[in-house]
Amino acid sequence: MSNASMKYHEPTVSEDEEKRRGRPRSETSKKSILNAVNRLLLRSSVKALSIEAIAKKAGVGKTTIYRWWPNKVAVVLDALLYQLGNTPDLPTSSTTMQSVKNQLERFMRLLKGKNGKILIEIMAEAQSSEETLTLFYENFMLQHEETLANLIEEGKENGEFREDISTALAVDMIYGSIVYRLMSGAETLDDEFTQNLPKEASTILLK
Amino acid sequence: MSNASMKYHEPTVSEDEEKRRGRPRSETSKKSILNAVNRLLLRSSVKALSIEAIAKKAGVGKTTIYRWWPNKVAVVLDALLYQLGNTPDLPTSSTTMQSVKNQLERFMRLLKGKNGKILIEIMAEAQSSEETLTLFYENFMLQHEETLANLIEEGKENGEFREDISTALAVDMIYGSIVYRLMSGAETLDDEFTQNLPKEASTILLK
Amino acid sequence: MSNASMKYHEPTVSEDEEKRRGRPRSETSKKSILNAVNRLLLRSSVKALSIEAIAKKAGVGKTTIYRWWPNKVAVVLDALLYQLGNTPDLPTSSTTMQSVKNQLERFMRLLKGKNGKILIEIMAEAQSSEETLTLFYENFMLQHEETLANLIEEGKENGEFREDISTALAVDMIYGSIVYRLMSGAETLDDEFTQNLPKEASTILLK
Amino acid sequence: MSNASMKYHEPTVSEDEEKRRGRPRSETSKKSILNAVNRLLLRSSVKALSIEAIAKKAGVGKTTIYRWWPNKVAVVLDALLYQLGNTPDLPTSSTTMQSVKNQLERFMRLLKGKNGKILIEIMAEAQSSEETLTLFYENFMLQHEETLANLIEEGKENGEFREDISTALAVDMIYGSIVYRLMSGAETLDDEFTQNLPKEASTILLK
DNA sequence: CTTTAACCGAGACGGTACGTCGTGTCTTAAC
DNA sequence: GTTAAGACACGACGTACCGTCTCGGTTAAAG
Repeated sequence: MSNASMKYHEPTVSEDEEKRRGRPRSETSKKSILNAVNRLLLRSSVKALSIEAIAKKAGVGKTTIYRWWPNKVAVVLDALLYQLGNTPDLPTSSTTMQSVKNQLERFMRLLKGKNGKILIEIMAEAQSSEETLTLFYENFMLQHEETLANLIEEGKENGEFREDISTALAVDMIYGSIVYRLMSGAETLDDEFTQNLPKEASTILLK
Repeated sequence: MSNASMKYHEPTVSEDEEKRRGRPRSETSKKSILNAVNRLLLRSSVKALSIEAIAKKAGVGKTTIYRWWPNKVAVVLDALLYQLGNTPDLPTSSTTMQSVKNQLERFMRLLKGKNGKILIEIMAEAQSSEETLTLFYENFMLQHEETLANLIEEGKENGEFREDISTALAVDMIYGSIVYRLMSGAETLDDEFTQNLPKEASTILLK
Repeated sequence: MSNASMKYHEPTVSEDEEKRRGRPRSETSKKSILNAVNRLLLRSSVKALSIEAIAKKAGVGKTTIYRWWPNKVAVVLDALLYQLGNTPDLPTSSTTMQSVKNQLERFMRLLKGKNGKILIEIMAEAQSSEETLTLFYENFMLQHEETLANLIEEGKENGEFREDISTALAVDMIYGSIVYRLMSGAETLDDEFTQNLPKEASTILLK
Repeated sequence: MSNASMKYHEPTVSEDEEKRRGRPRSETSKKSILNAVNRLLLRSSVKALSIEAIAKKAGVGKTTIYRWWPNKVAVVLDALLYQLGNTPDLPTSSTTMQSVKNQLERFMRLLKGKNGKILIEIMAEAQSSEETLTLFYENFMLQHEETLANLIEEGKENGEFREDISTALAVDMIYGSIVYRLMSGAETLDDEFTQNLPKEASTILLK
């Protein structure tokens, strides 16, 4: 795994420092919870999903869910990441621009179909509190932003990209256009969009 | 009024065709509802806001709210538009690019401060159903999108703008960057963003 | 009309003394209200019946109902009396005991079928306030009680009945047994009951 | 306990057959609900009583009430029985007639004061549906009816009572007169009634 | 091999809000 | 000046979930 890390269901690494006493956390329960969420999301919106429904579907006590995740957004985000699975790191390309395009295509492929919708619903739900918003960013969006930002900085340094552009703004425009398009009611990203965005990214970035 | 039209609280114009029977809708109630929402939003998120709380604050029955608006998003959106009030149409500028910049600045000024946060929360809440999403778009976002899209088309036709760019994508990138920035947890649009976006818009659009 | 008098729907007789100004009270409305109630009661309990439903079914404003009757019990009671219609006074019989039996049979015949159920529901609804209880008694039950009480007193005086019995208690036992039976869930008064009650009344009353 | 059994607040005895899982029912909540009802009934009619008011007064969630009782009638009936408490079985008397009189006095003492009014209001409320009516009968009225009916049968068998009378009708006349008197608006059963009824019962029953 | 600690399922708990229904009052235009 | 239509403030309904709690019952490491 690389970009799509999973904070909650691959929990704190540092639990080996002292062997925990008592019954260990049940890996089976975790998986059945995440699977339940994914199955329920096929027929339900994130908003309509309830912790109680998840618990019932997973055959698990509500307490077990609350013990591992602070709220619905956190579970659903983890379930999405769990379903997306490990995405290999991208190979470095000949030009930085090509790397950027690869990164964009990879991101958009991630959100093809139902997943894009779910991601956007998670992002929307996350708006309700500072805490969940941070959770969403640190566990998902930030890594994509950083990867792209690093590439842009790299391109600026090696003279491939214009230097008079704000890296942050470029990132906002690129990811923003994807998010905004999905939020506008588009069921999914159509081919026209998928092809045009990388082209337009060139216009912004290249000298 | 131009852009910020208000669907619900300036109701159907065509009510003159048949004189309405029964007690007419109370304008006082409408206003106290919208005012209540705006007052409550000073201390509460849209998510945390409840129809019951609005009714209580406004000194109004819940039924009265449900009679006029289908759901919370609709009331809150109307309350925002009511608070924003009438925004005059922009004067035409010397160049189309200048018109675009004016439009952007006007939009961003609209969302300065608390309003941006509220708008984004409305947009987030609207994601939960197709119906509310449509409501949000048709009553707010669409008019801004169309204004910008028309300007871009105009620029393409008069030779000021590049023709190899998708108008839709350009709109997505510009409004998307604003929305995305606000959704990232930024309390408000800072000066750097406000100044950089129009510049970058030029890069995308101009030949 | 004799026993089953109708207080509300045969209103003030003296409306002819001065020509009333404005639109006259609509006799049609009264009748359509009472008919609506009777039609609705075929498929609904008194409890489930609402003033709003009556108004709608009758094609009448709620205000009209409230102007004529103080509450639901009053309308329904009137509707029942209206449906029962005029019951002729009974002919005097050879013996007082026979008169009592005639009176009982007449009362029980009145309550055969759906009407008994409705009467009992009205009586039940009337329990909720002193006001409606009085209304029910004065407009329905009292006259039956008085008729019976007078007969018993007559029987005592002419030496036919025992004198050591409380007239009030006898009335309570006789009408009470009917009411109580109907309140126990019996759909209607069965033949056994209808035949046994007069016989038992004899036992109580005769020397 | 004998006659005044309590279905709901002395729940199923046979819960030992399978050890109950989950958090056990809170006895405290039960009691505070029943107490709340009794306190509220001092100042309110059964009709005017609302589940919401009970929940608030008892410091309990509405769900807790709905979990244990199907409707208002059921709670109020239980509260009445709870307040009446355990009534010892009556000692057998020398004659069956004396047993009947004891039973009647015991029943009428039960309904002295506010309790009679409440009982009648419950009975009235119960009329609104078959379900609540059954509830009322099976949890209260039936046991009194059966006790009396058994005594009457006993009296018939041992030659003390007349055999040409319908037991069911006798029961209806006796309990009916009490219920009917209370329904007529009498605040309570006065001494005259309380003394006359057993005497008249003798007339009906004895040879 | 018993204790102890943390987990688990089940599900009851006090709450909040939902969207609906009915109440009795009011305010219009129509007749 | 009454009527129908219907909007109004209000209060309660019964339901759905929330996040917390309290049970009996595992499951392991520590004593």
